[in-house]
Amino acid sequence: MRLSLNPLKPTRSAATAAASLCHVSADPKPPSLPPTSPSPSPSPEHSSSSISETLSLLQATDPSSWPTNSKLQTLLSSLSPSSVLKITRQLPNYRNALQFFNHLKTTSQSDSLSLAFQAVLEFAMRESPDSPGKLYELFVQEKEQGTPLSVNAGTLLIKCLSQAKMLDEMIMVFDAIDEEKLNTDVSNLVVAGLLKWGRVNDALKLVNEMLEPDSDYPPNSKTISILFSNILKRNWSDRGVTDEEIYNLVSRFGECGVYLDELWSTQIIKRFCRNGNSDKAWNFLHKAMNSGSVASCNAMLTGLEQDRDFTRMNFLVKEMKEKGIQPNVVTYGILIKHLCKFRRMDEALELLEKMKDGKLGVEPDVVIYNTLIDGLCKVGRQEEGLKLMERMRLESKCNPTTITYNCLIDGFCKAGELEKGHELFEEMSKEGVDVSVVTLNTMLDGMCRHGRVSSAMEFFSCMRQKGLKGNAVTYTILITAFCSANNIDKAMRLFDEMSENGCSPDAFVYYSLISGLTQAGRMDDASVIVSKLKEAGFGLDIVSCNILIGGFCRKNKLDKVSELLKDMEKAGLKPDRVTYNTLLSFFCANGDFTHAQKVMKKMTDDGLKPNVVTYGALIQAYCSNGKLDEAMKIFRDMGTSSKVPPNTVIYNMLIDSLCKNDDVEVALSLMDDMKEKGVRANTTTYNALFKGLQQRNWFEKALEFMDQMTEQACNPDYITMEILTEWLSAVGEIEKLRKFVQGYQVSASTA
DNA sequence: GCAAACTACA
Repeated sequence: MRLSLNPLKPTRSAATAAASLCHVSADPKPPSLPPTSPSPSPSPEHSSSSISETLSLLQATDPSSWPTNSKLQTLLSSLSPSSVLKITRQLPNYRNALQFFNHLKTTSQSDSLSLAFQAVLEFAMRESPDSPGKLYELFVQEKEQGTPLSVNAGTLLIKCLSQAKMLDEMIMVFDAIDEEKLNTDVSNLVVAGLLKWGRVNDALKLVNEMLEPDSDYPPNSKTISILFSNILKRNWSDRGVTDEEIYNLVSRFGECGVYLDELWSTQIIKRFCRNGNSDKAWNFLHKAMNSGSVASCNAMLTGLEQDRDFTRMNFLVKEMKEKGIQPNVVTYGILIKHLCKFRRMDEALELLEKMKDGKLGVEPDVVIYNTLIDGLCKVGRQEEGLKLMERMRLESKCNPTTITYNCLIDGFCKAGELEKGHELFEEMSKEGVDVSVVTLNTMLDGMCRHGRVSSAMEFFSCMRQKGLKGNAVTYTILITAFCSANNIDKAMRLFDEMSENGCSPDAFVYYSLISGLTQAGRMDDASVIVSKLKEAGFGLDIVSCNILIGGFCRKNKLDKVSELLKDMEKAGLKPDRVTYNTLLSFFCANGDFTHAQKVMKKMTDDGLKPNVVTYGALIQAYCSNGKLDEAMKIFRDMGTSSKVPPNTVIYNMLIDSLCKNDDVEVALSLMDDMKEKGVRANTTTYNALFKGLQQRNWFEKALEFMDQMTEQACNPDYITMEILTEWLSAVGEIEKLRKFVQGYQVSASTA
């Protein structure tokens, strides 16, 4: 270990030595010298000659004769403290330096002593770098004898002790430095040392001292980056540094004119958003930061998007424009992703065109294209996605990547076009695009969803022969598929197999198996897997408990449910939103409003906000009890005051009830609403609607929706076919049905 | 700081 803090080289002149002494610590304090500080020698020539004279005298005589050597005494008394420092440094070794230092103790003033001691420490570190303990002993000894500690000596010791994790000793040294001489750099070192070893509270205490208004060692940019790189890099949220504290700290630094750099500011915004404190992130961006950067604005936009705070998103984009913060490709990526998420594909594509026209000053990159292709596929416009892949090649010289192909394969497979998915898969190898495990999983999932579980197994083993191994997701897909095909044994076998193949199951693999077993009503087997999950070190976790509770509810075994809830309480496992939603759904489905209300109350008492599933359970309850008005009231409330936008399932329940109630007009208006809000209708939606239309015999309307289904790549299932076959053959329009079917094959799993 | 597969409850 060689300490780098040694800017003073023995060969430099006294004047520069003294000057650099002040600069050793780039102190924000002006380098004015307090009365006790060494002052530079007035005449360098004179001093350097007396330095060399003293040095030769010291080396020519025996240390025991020094006290009686009058020439030496005269020389020493004429020397400035910085000259003493130079002399000590130029002695041959630690032993000599220590001897000289001990001699000085009998004659010299404290400033010289302090600097000589610094040189002794420098020697000690060079010669026996592994014994910080010894150095500390030396320090204690000198402290007892009243030798003042120079800032530089203290700095050396602090560095050394910090490395050796001798933190209490480090603090002792820090405290021993004269308050007036303390500077920001020394304090920073101590803060860094404390943080390095996890003494967050002590570090924060010191930082708070630094932040005091009249502090002699105010924080600088180094302080803030040391502090935040440690707080943010490691996960210390559970060690007492809360978002609140972080926010207050940054504000106080800001009051001192010290700001975080872009990188850490962005990290803080991300952290606040991740912890659900986007308000704090917003305030931070607008108050505590010197100026927003593109990166921090992008992080904020991501957070707002996840929070569905679109008002602020728009506001921020506007603000960026006003402040002259140029959006970059990532900004547009976030905005396009947002539009895709809400199925506003045409607006998203418009943005792409603007980028390509050069109107925005940013060219689309491969991520932008992939986002759009994925978006198109997710709304069933996979053919357009395919065309966009061609365009990215030709018009933007962007080569499709594994992700591009994965998105397209997923699109075609989910739409039931498994052959096209295969074709694209083959094309990847031809184009030299790597196949990844995600590609494999996407293919497998597509096949499984369409009832081709055995083809999926074949494909999997074929890929394995080619050296592509599956991961936990692969097994989750297959196990889920076998469970829903009621082949629990095969699912169990796969579960055992995966460990044999060197793939350790993650929690989700367990969940899919536990879920499959509960769906099959095999609650005892499910409990066995839960204990296996615990053995595997995942602990009794809330997800498996929720799955089991759901299973017991389905079997109407409320005693088992309350038993499980008691176990959870004993284990300190708190029910979460899913737990409450499961219970709520159970009571609602049984028309037990008294208990449902109790669950709702307990949920809000626990500080859990209702989500779309919660509202769904309530709406379902009202619908099945013929209280459609109440259901609609909740529905409207969701969109406005509660910021929980209804999803497809919610619309389906309402449309189904409305149609059954012969309120087809309102059901149709909900269909428009869905389109407007970007909620995609699925097969269940259309089935409910077709039933309603059939009652009214609104044939033309039905044809319209059949076309819409085709357009949106929404597969009819056997229920659709039953309704339409009966209706259309009755009105002699079987030809229309044939055309409709040609657009889509009824998926193998449901047919 | 933006993109892909799986993920319990209505």
